[in-house]
Amino acid sequence: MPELPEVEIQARYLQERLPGRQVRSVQVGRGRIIRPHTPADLEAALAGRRFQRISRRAKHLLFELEARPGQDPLPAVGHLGMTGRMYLQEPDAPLPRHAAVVLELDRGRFVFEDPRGFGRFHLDPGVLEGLGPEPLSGDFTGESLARALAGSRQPIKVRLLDQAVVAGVGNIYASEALFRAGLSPRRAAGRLSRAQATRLQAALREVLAEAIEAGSTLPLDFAGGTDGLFYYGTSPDAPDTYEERLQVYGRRGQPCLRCGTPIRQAVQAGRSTFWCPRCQRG
DNA sequence: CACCATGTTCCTTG
DNA sequence: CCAAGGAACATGGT
Repeated sequence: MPELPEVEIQARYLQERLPGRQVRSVQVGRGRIIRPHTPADLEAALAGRRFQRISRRAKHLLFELEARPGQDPLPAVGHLGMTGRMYLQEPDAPLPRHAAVVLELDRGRFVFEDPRGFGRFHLDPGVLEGLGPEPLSGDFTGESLARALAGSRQPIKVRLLDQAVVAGVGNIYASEALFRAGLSPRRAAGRLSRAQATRLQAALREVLAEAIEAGSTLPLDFAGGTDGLFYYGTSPDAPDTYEERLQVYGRRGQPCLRCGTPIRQAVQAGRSTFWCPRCQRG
């Protein structure tokens, strides 16, 4: 599962390779990924168009496709779900087992691989409505976060997963940001002080920005490996693996890297939360 | 075999 | 109205 940083790395990878390339045909290996479209729909809409800019909004990938004579430019939207990945292949390369959507291009192909099939690839930018501010933009401030949390009695960890509060935060970075801010994941969201909301806002921004930074220094290997966090494989130049960068996520029972207290794990809203009971008493 | 998993949506229950 | 819990989607790793 890609969260915001992984999707950002994915968007940069595609932006460097896809613009200018033309779609020849569309193959769909798993129908539900392209709902509500049919393979024929999708091909009719895409065939003959060239990709323009690829960008990211929250955990969505946005693909701009050039206008045709008499038609507007077309926005396509992708979501990686838990296990999706997108990459370009040479014309004669073998397709992966779980090729959900394949776009044959003027040269080579675009592959959306997704073993679990929770991802999406469709033509409805309406899914972007209602998203909260981008956490790395100027729209995301202590004030805007405090406003989004006001009145809520939900645990702050659960609240952070609501994409209307902050767009792009997922289960890993929610725990990481709360650790950095020294806040208990169980704290009622609406009861954070203004100073705590500001601290959490800064922590979210830092945690996400650092993850993008770390990911952008690693070699990309989308076609290899099977882990959903594929872009964070080890490499000679990157002794720092994904797990090693995380302070609390996945570290139940292991000593807090700041104070040595064993990290705790609990389930909130059906998702695992990790925290240090000593460092996060706020 | 059992249990876990980066996401999201829907349904039921209190 | 709100919150919480569970299930669903489907596959793979440990």
